[in-house]
Amino acid sequence: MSEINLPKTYDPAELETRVYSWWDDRGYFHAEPDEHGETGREPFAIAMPPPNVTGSLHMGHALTSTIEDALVRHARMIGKNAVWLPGMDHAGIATQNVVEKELAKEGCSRHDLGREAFIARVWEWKEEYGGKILLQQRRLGASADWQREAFTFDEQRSRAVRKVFCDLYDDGLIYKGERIINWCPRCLTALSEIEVEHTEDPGELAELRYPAADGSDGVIVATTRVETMLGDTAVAVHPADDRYRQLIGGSVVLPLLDREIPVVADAHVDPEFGTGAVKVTPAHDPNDFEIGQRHELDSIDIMTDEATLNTAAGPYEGLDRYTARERIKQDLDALGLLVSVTEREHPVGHCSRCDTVVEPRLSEQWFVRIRPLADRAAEAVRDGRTRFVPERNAKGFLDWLDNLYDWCISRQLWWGHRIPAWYDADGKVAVLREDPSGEEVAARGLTQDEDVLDTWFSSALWPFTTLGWPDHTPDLETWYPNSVLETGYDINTFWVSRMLMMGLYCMDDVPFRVVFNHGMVRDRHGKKMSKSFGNVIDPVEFIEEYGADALRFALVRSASPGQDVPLAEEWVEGARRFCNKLWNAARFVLTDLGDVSPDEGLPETMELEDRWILSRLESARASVDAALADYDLAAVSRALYHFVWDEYCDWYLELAKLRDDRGARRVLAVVLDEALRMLHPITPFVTEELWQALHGRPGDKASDDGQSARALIVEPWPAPAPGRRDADAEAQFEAVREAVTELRRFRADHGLSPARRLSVVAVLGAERAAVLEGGLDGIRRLAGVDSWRFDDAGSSGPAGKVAVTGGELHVPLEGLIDLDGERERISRELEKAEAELRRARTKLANDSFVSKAPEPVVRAEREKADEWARTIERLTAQRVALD
RNA sequence: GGGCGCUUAGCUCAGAUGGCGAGAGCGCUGCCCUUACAAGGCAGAGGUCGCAGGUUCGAGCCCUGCAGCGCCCACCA
Repeated sequence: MSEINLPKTYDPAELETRVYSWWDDRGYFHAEPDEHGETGREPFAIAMPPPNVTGSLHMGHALTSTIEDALVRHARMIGKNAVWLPGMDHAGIATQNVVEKELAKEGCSRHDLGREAFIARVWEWKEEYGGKILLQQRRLGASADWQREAFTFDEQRSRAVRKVFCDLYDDGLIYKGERIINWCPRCLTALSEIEVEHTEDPGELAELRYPAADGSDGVIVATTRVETMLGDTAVAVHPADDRYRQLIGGSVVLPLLDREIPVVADAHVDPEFGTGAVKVTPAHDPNDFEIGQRHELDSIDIMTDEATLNTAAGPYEGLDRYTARERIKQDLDALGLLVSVTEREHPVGHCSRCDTVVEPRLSEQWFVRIRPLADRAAEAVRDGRTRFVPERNAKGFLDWLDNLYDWCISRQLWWGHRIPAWYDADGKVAVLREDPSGEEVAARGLTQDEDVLDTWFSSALWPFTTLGWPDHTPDLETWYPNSVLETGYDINTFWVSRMLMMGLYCMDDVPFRVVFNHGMVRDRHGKKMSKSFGNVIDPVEFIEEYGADALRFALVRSASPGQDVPLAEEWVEGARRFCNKLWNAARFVLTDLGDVSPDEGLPETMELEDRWILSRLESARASVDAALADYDLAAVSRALYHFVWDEYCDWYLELAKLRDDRGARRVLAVVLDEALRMLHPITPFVTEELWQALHGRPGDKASDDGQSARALIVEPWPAPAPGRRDADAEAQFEAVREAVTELRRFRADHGLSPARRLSVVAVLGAERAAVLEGGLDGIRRLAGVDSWRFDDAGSSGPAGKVAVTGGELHVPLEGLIDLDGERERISRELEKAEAELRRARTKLANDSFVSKAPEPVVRAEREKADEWARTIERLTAQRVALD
């Protein structure tokens, strides 16, 4: 037994930090561009979805990073020039909110500081606290090219944003206009519709009577937002609605404000809904705004930025919108104009940042004319230049693209890319590629637009700005389009769509060839993790307790593409057990290895179990490659888990213990080596450590003297080896396995202790005997058999009988077993066998089965039937023998 | 209101092109500290594959309908 440099216990915490810095120091994460393809290596690039600077690692990030890291590591090992581009998002609203909260603690607001000082303060905060999440990514094992770290708000990315804004403006794809937008009265900014979350909230539908101008009954309208009636400038009915025909062109009186408003006919009104008459508030409802446009109605904004009522609301000025709602209902009721109030759930928009109910509101904002951009994006998905994994996600994405509104990109915030538009003294707008000089500003009385851009505007450029755009860099030449964009399906609309649009616009090519969607991490019962449920689990805690490898394995293990990923502590614990198993298996191999190196390759002559394990290895390798092609890391991990634990450890290792030949050691080493390679993308740390040990490297990487020129992280991926497929060895080994299992079961059924050795008389016939012959040593060891002979006459004395394919094994018993129990067991088996035989015979008696089913299927069924018949015969004989 | 997904063992999930004598992990039961690993080994119990029809020689898998759960999207006041 040789000395090995692996500690007895698997200690992920120590190992992971050490191995990570070793990789990092040696620069394995860094990739060099290859713009002219001189290296002949296929480029591979993934841009990391930039986490918010304010963020800290949650399970969603952990899943994202694990999957992307696994893809990048695999790409590296199959010889691609792989780069993973990391960075962070300045995250406009989110970050501004965080710093504003800080200020609030100090008792001041951003307005006390002023714009410039506030922004300086946010930068300070960013330098000090931001980016914690990237450190946490390292603990997870992320092999990102940190030298290329980008920030959506740094100098270079800002230049890119400026250029895109100006280009779009010059192309007529950005405009400023007055539209209904979603306004957050707490964040005090416009939001795009995508930043609004709709929930079904309890509410009410109120019916109000608007009397006619001549004092007659007028019309009854329905609304869920009573207070907006103060901004009504018309009532609309369907043009073909007979009930209201005589009112069209006339007017009604808006109660409380006594404003006379026209009744207009508009086909958008659904006569079937409610009373068929609609109040029209162009300043506070998108539909009404359109009706207003068609009929040239006034728009009356009745609210302040904080969603209290303004002077237009007359006597209600100064009230909060909900207070006003109640007050107005009371007042209308007093006038006899409140017809009814019915409780009713209805969809309400909430700010995705702070959950405040948003107010649809008429406002002057900057917009991206989305149609031309969205059409190109949709086309790229339809013609397959970018494909989705899983494919089904493309449909929803396309539906969404086909029904887009113009994108509101201006935000009334301070933290973000300021809109490069200046107004002169006359209010004339100029969008400028360079900031105007001081003289110019003074001479023309220029002032810059106060607004900043939606944070998604800059992240939309991520796949090429991370590569240096707008400069023409070798990076860009090498890695654009990116290979894969990996993200949760929840931000396909926010982010993926915009990257596609901007990529096609700026680069004239898709930003990535594949959109790979993972699911959401959920708790053990598939419930969403949320603070209010109290079921949030912190990945960093798990990393500390179980190791990053275990967390990665647990996450990936249920991460089928697009499927949600349930996670619980026991799952991670189970994954660590797997790492531990691997650790111990490697320790055993290392102690056994002597001077054998995995580089020696396979021996020329091999035993049955050698050929079997190699055949199984090849089969695992094929499954893993197939799963990787489908981005199905769950299948990858399953295949490897099963191979390592159930085949390599449980069978091959146990058999190898019997042997002291060099051949067994060489097989042991080669199989371990390849298994470690294939596991590396998922559990990088433990595999690197074990692989180094296997290749005789010093255990202490910290004191690495450079003599080790190799590292698993950049070792080649196992190549297909169809020659290792060995159906005969598999079949033969299966027989061995069956004999061992059956004998073990016999032992367990009869309560025979493992220490008790057995004698076996095998009644098998020459053919089956020959099959088992090669595995006899194994059977002896694994089933605790002392003596074994083949004898068709069977055992002479009383014996237990164990069914195996092609015959039975007799175990002389010396009268120590429970006869009744044995009879019962045989009866149970008989029943099962008889049922199976009936099933098979019915099938075979069916002419259409025999004539129509493929010949091998029919033959297999016949063989099954014969076998069950023999089993029944044997069991019957056994039962008789016991009496 | 539209679209999508899910429904298989107590729990969480696998089950290419229909051939299943339905699997895994965890949990459970029994035996075992067998010199890689008790974070382990061996053996076992546990399933009318949501329901109803249909196609087929054959359906967990395909078709139709229904039910339940979940998600995304949505300007019916």
